[in-house]
Amino acid sequence: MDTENVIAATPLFQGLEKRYQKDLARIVIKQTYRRGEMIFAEGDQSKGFYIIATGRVKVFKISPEGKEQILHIFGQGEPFGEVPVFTGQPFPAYAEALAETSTLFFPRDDFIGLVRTEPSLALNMLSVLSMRLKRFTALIEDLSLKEVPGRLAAYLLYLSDRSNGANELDLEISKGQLASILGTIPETLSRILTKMTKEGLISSDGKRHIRIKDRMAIEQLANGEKRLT
Amino acid sequence: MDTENVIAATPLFQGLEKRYQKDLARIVIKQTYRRGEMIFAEGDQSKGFYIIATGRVKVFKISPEGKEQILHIFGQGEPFGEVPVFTGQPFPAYAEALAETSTLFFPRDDFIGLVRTEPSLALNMLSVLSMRLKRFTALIEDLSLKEVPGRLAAYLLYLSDRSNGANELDLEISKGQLASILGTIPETLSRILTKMTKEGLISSDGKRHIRIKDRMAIEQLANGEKRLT
DNA sequence: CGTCGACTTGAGTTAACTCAAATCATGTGG
DNA sequence: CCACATGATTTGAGTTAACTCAAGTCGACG
Repeated sequence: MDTENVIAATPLFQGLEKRYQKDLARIVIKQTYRRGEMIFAEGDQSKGFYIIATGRVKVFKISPEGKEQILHIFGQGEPFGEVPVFTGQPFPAYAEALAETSTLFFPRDDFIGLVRTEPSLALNMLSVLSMRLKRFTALIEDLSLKEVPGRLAAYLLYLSDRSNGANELDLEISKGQLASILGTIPETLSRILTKMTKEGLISSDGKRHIRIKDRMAIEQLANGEKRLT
Repeated sequence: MDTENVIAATPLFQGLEKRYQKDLARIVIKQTYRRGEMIFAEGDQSKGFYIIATGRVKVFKISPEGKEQILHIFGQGEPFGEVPVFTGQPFPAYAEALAETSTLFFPRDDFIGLVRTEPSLALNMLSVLSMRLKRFTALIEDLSLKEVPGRLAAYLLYLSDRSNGANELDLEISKGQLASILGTIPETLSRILTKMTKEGLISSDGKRHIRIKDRMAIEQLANGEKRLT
């Protein structure tokens, strides 16, 4: 897919006049990253933000002991690394490609100039940041107020919603990455998946496929109305 | 302080032309809340957002068992409740006045109209949301990657920074509220304060005043390079 | 078929929780 | 100004979810 088509297909740029989209296409810089490659590090100075043309990127924090907390995994058409564009401060987290990934890089000054002249772009960006705040709010709630089984249950329901209510889920990521999203470690996640299977809430092929067998119980788990025994 | 002066003194409206500030003053609705009064609840439909003229407001999540996680405490001149303005969804958290509080309420549609015509307002709002994202990122990191003593240490350093590096700190809030900010419970916080005092990192009057006695050690705690024994 | 990384399972430890009780602080009415 | 009521904080004792460390087991791929 060429640059202009990527831009046209990106939600952030919906409602933006064609000529501005063309302007954007002219200022972006294409970049590609290999699986595992670092895109930016916490503390790095920022010169702009990214949109994913193809591939996947994880944005995460890491502790001195090496435990990792994934903030979000971004896929096609999603912007990431915007925060420093508007705060003027360094990146507050790390970003790494989870697969071969190509991005469009938008230099900060050009982009801000365009925001000044295009209110719909500003409103789209406000919407993107607001959605992200909402997600983070949910993550904080999970980490602080739910136990790991509840977080996993909420995550399964989230995946199900994304594929409009399906009971057959594809995790799309490794169990290790999932543990890092849920704020736990692979051993704990593994034990909980085993328990949920034994209690008949889910079944699994042991790989990345999971079937929701008792949605009611999973919802109760996610809402803290129930616990695994 | 009258409405126009509050608006003129609010960072969000810096750089906004006088005439737009006057427009704003005309569309806002003044509201006051007593200590403990709920301003909005999670799930409520939003019609706009708030700026604090005087007083303090906590925004928080709560679990079915009643444990509370404070997302942020807002003070004079700070806007809150903006997320639903740009997502169109209900409030993702609760807001409650911590003291007698007066707010200016900005109706959504009027405000969005103004954002469309005033790029500097849009950029200011983008900056506010980005700062908030950064704070939430730090909170997620604390909850997921630090133990409670580390979170407390980070919070003390945050307070110290805010009063440009002072060693004499005023908590400004009750220990119970502080526990809720740190994602723990009052008993645990109390034990940790006792330990930190015994190890000579801080001294306290038992109330809301704390003195940093060993900043180096507190920084190490906050960075996970050290633990309480 | 062997190797490597991902995942699972087992055993032991621990930070933080719950529940209960004691103590302290503050404000009110007498 | 004192005595008590109420709420906040601290302390004690016991429990537990989730962690660490270690040892398998599984699966994909060369």
